[in-house]
Order: sequence, then structure tokens, then C-alpha cells
Amino acid sequence: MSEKILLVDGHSIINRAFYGVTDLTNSRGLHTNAILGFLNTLFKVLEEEKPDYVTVAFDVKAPTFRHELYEAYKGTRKPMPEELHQQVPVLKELLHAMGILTMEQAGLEADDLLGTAAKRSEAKGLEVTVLSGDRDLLQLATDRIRIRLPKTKGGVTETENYHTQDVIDRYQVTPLQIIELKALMGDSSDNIPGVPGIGEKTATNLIVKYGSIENAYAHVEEITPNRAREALRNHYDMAQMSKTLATINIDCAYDYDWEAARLGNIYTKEAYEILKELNFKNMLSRFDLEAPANETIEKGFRLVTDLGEAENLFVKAEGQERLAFELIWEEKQVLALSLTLPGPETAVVLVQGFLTEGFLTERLVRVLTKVKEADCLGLKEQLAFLQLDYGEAFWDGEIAAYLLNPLKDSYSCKDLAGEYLNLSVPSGTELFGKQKLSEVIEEKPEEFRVYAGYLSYVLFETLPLLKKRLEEQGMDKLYRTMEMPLVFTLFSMEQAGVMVEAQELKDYGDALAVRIGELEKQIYEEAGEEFNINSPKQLGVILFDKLGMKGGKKTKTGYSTSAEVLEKLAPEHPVVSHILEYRQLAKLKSTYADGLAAYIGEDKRIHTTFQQTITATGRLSSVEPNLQNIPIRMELGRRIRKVFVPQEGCTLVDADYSQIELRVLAHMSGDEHLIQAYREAQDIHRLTASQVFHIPFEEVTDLQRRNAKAVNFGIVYGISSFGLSQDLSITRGEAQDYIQKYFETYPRIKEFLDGCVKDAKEKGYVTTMFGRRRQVPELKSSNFMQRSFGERVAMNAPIQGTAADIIKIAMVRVDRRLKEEKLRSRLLLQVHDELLVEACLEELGEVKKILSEEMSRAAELSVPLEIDMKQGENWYEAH
DNA sequence: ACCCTCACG
DNA sequence: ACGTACGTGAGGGTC
Repeated sequence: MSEKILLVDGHSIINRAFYGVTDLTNSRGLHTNAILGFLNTLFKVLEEEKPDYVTVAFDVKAPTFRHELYEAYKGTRKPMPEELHQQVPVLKELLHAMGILTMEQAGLEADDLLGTAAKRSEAKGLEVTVLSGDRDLLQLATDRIRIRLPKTKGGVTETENYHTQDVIDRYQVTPLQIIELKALMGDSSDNIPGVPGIGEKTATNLIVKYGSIENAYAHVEEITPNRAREALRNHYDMAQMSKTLATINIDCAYDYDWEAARLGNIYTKEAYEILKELNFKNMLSRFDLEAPANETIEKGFRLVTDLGEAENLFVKAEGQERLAFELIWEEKQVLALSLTLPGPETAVVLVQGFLTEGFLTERLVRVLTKVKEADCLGLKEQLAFLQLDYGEAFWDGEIAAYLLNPLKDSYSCKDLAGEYLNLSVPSGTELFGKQKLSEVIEEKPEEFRVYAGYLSYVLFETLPLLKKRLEEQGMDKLYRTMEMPLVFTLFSMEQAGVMVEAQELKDYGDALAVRIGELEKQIYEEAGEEFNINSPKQLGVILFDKLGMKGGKKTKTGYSTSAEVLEKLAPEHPVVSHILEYRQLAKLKSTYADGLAAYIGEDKRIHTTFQQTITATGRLSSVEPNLQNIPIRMELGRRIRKVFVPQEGCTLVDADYSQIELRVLAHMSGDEHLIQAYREAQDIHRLTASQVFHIPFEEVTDLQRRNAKAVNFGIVYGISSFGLSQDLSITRGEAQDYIQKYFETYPRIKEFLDGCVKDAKEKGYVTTMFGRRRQVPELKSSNFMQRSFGERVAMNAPIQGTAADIIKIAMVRVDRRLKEEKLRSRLLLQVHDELLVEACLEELGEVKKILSEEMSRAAELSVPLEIDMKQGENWYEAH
């Protein structure tokens, strides 16, 4: 078998990685996402190909022969963003440390170097693979040169592979004719001018029929349609030049050295050090020869399919101090249990034959009530299969990892393994894509065993580390007394759900539909044509191009048509206010009337999911559906709340904290004026106005009060004069003036906010009253915008986060008391500063007492925590 | 997959 | 000079 060579288009792969991988930085603020993406792609291909030679080609920032030929070539091409540019030298250094050859030369592009190396390697008898993100490289494909183009589908990266025939199958033309296509069509990203009026279809037709641009021109009289014929006739010279531009030079003056490209051991000490510096913990395990190899770990995972064997396992488990478990399920059915006992000894028990779901879950519950510690990932989801009450034994790795770093977007087994164990573990999608797990168990039992085994193994190995870090960072109490009990409270709330009147919701939607229909008709008449009102793009064309309105504000992609802009335009043309009304109704219908209806269950209730590990500040979020953003500000939308009702014999009680964030600010800053104001239970915004503007309380005008209110809000958001000026439609100078006066009045607040920023700059994070942390990496950015954002975040997170802590405490206590006092009333929803309870009529008095007591006592502040509470026959009335 | 818009605190 | 308020989720359009 002949030897193999892998040639990598460094420029295109790192670009692709930069835009495809979420931004990351290492501890010194260097952006690393493109390097990570590049390495992931490279390792995957290296493992698949096992090449004997590897070379990565880069572009050099210097004119090439193409510039001499055509001056606009790459003239307007946007420069590499700084965040990407800084990563290139680091990547090259890393490749060199791994003993991988790189090539670059002034006057040549990476494409030309690749083409040259590929053709010479082919001539030498090697099997060639070219890895690139750029389809232009397809012109190099032959029977012995394969082009691999990475493609991301559903989160899984795969490559499309092209030999000669694959190109023909896909594009109807030969690899070399790809050049002709490109010359005809043009390529805006490379500034290659095409022939105006010829697109992919026409170009393909011409080349399939005539083989080349020259031959097509020779038969130009025959060409149809007319448009194409004239286009080619008029732009033939251009097309020929484009062809030269698009042609990869396969015989550069470059001395390619195969021996320098020969692949040795890439897992070197030098590379290990660089990866450590880059903070690529997932990668390190490949390079760390001392760490236990995946194979060693995986060998220990035992598949259990026999009832007797399972029973023995459970008996053994019951006697343990600690274990990790994870039920694996799909479509509400348990498929398997992953269990790790000290040793560590990992077993994967399949639901199969006598090993029923019922047996498995009942036995597991018995085990879990006996052991001192049970670790898992995503306990709330597991509880759906396990009849369990709150217990101190449970530890949830997802929640622990979230507290340690709330900025991540996932806390999967794979993430934990990489971050805390330096272990590279495949994810479900990587292994099985979208295939159903029930099929995977049948078809790939071996792979499933490994996948499932890791789920509990990783938890067992990670939890001690997570615990240690929580203690080190002073978050163990927060974890044990707030977040873990809350898991059970949220589970109860989700299970309870909230009852919704389906018919009323439908009637509401139907009524909207009638009005939406009328508005549609009217808008089309006023616009003089029919168009999609829901499309900001089409709407922009109608308003700003056709009707000639002065639409100033542009977004990245075109005119802005936001309500803010439209409201200013409303006086100019009657269609604008109709569009505004249409927008409002369309939103209500699609998101709320139709959207919510789809979630009403057989029990007539909507069961949302509360996410506990999403927000950067410690708040919860609500999804599928989101019940934390049901309309309230406008009357029409607010009416939707009438469909949220109590069950028979119950009523709804809604309690919300009054201005909790400002009260938290008063407490945390220790500002006497603000504290005094709250102790006297005054109208806080009016008082602010009176103190800031030095006027008697009674004489504060509505406008002054409104301004003061906006300033109070701004303070909580991390004040900026620009933000305030936008909100109040005043100049920045005036806004700055308000802010200055505010801080003169409340100097301790300024000290507190400055202190937050200073802390964040020194320590890299800010904390809430209860010790919850949020890292603020943006403060290290060299970009002014990013840094300013970091400053606002540093001011806002302690306030928003403390308020979130307080209501979480209240929720756990309210839930606990309702249960301890054996009440049938239930906590249903949380909306950041508000709790909704379904109270049985005979328990109403007690429920109100519990809510009031537990919410106001949740934290000891230097100002009272006041609660507004209402009761009603639906959520509209109760709030 | 990403943007725009808009609903909430 | 930079070009923004903090935190979320969902639907529709576009590429």
C-alpha cells in the first residue's frame, strides 16, 4: 500500500473554526476558539487517515501574482479580525511543537502551495488528501487526490470527500472545469469578477455543453438564452482573466521537502505545555501520558442484562457510602441505568426482559435512600423516574459546575470530564448523531456501554473535585442549602403545572386573527402592494424605498423597523401605526395564543421547565414554554393572563417583592439616605427626585419622578450616560448631569458600584451577598466596548444575583412549609421577583401567611423586604 | 444558524 | 474614537 500525505489549507480551516466555535479566551485574555476548532478538525482527520506526511499551508500578507493581474483582487476583502489574527502565530508555534511542517511563501497563496505539493506528491506515487473549507480546491481532485471539505450538520462535523467522479456527480463538470464555472459566476469573497447575469445554473449549462469558456465563446452565436449570449460576448475578456485568477498554480517555485513533512510523534512535551497555556483541558489528555487512557477506563465498564446480576449489583450498592448514578431515558422511557460504585466500578444495566423499568427504578430508589452520598448530573430530570423527597445525600454535578462557572452554555458529562478530569469523552451526538438510543442499544451495544458507563463514572470521579472547589470558593453553603433543595422545589412546580382554559385561549386567538386579517388588508392597500409584513427586510423596502420615509437607523443587515423607529415615523403615514398594531397582535397570536395552546396537557395544565443552570447572574429561566414573559404591560396582552386559572376549589395567590433590586442595592451599599427612605416606606422614585433635585417631596413633578425612576433603573443596570439618555430621550450631557447629581446625593452608592468594578478587575469575578460568583473576563479586553460591558456587568451582577438568591431561599422555604404543614396548596411559578401559588380555598389564610413570612424573612437586610400580594380567580386578577 | 423583533423581570 | 443600558426565550424570516 502506498504512503499517504495530508495537506491542510490552514487559512480556510482556521477561518472556519473561528466563525464556528464559540469565543474562548485563555487566562491571559488570548482568544483561542479558532485554534481549538482547527485542532479538533485536524485530530479527527489524522485519526481517520493516519497519514505518513502532513503539511499545513498558510497565506502570507503580501501581494501575489493575482494582484498584478487584477488590482481589485482581494482589494475589498475584509481583513482578518484581530481576535483571529492573534491566534495564527500561536497555532503555527503549536504545530511546530507537534513536529508538523507548515509552509508559506510571499507571493503565493496557500491554495497554490497546496496545489503544487498535491500534484508533486501524486506524481511521487503518494495517496493525497487535501483538507480545506474552500470549494475552489475541488479543481485539484483526481483519482489519487481526494479533497475533504468539513461540514457541520446538527452539531456533528463530518467531511464531504471528493475524488474526480464525486465532483462530476455533484457539479456535472470535471474538477478542472470547476475553474471555468467560477470564472463565469464570479466569487465575491475572492473579488473574482464573474460575467454579469450568469449564475450557477447558466454557468453549469454552458460548461456542460461547451467544456470551456473559450469553446463557448467560439460558439457564442448558438448560446441561449439571449441574456447569456450577450453577457459572454461583452465580458469575454473579463471571463478569461477571472479564469487565470481562479486557477490554482500547481507548479510553484517552491522546494517542497517530504522528509520535513514526515509525521513523527506529535504528542510532545512542548506541545503539552502550549496546550496547557491555552487552557485546552480536553486536548491535554491526549498528550498526558501519565493519565489513565480512555481504553483502560472503558474496559472496566460492565454491561448487565441479567436480573440476578442486577440484583447482586444493587445489594452491593446499598452497602456503599457513596455512588454515582444516571438513568438513561428517551421519550419518557428508561432505557438503562449507569451506576458507579467505589473502586471505581462501573456497571450499565439495560432495561430488557425481566429487567423492567419498574424493577430498575424501585431498586435504585431503595439504594439511594440508604447511601450517604449519591451523585448525578441533572437531578431534576432524574426525579421524574424516581419517587424521592429532598435528601442531603444528593449531589448534582451540573449545578456544582454551574456555580463554579455560570457562563458556560453546557455542563454535560463531556464538559465535566474535559474540564475537571482532563479526559476526552465522546458526547451522545458525536457517537450516535440523531439516531434513537433505543436503536443504538440494539445495533451498537459496545459503543452504548462505553457512552453510558462514562455518565456515572465521570460524575463519580468529578464530584469530589467539584466539592473541593466549592468549599475553596466559599460556595458550598450556597450549593447545599439553596441550590440543591431548590432542585426538588422546581421539580414539584414543574410537576404541578398551571391550569389553562384552552377554549378561552382559543377564543382569544380567534379574535386576534380577525383583527389581524383586517389590518393585513388595510396595510396592503396603504402600501399599494402585498408583501410579508412579518419580514423586516420586505417591510423596510416598502417603508423606506417605496414610500420614501427617512429611515435613519440601520442594523447590520439593513433598515431597522423596530417599534422604536416606527413610532417616530407614525405621523408620516397612516400605514405605520397599522403595522405597529399588526406587529403587536401577530406577536400575541403566534407566541402566546397559538404558542401556549400547543403546551396544554391532558390534565389541562401547562408544565414549563425551569432551567437552573442557564443565567450568568443566578436567575432561573423558563422554557417550553416560557412562562416568565407572559404579557402584562399592555392591556390587550395582559388579558392572556385570564386563561391561567386555579383548579376547582382553589384560587391563585400572587406575591411579588416590591423593588427588590433597589432594596438590595440600598443594603449592599449601606447608603443611609436610601436605607432611610425604605425604612419610612416612601415612594422611592419621588424621594429620589426630591433629594437629587433639591426640592420638597410634595413638589416633585411627574416628569421629575419619571426621570428619577429611570436613573434608579439605570443604576441597577450599571449606569451609563448613553443608556440613560436613550431611555429618557435626552442628550448625553443631560443624562450625565442626572447621574452626577444622583451620585452626589448617594455617595455610598457610587462607592459601592466603583468597588464592584475594582473587585472584578482585581479578582476577575464579582459575588452576591450569598457568595454566588460571576466571572467578568470582558474587563481584560483591549476593546473599549467589551471592557465597558464588563464594568456594567460587574455593577449589575451582584444586585441582580442577590435578588435571585433571595427569592430562591423564599421558594425553598415556602415549598417546605406548604409540605410540612400538609397543605394541598402548591407553588406553581416564579417570575424573578414574583411567586404564584395555587391555594386551596380553605387554606387561603395560611398560604398568605406563609408567603408573606417566608418571602420577607428570606434575607436580613437593613431595609424591609416588602411584599405585594393579591388573590384572584385567574392570574390577571391576582397580579 | 443567524438576525430581528418583542414579550417579561 | 469606540457605539451601549442588565438578565432571559420564542417566533418568523433569511441565507
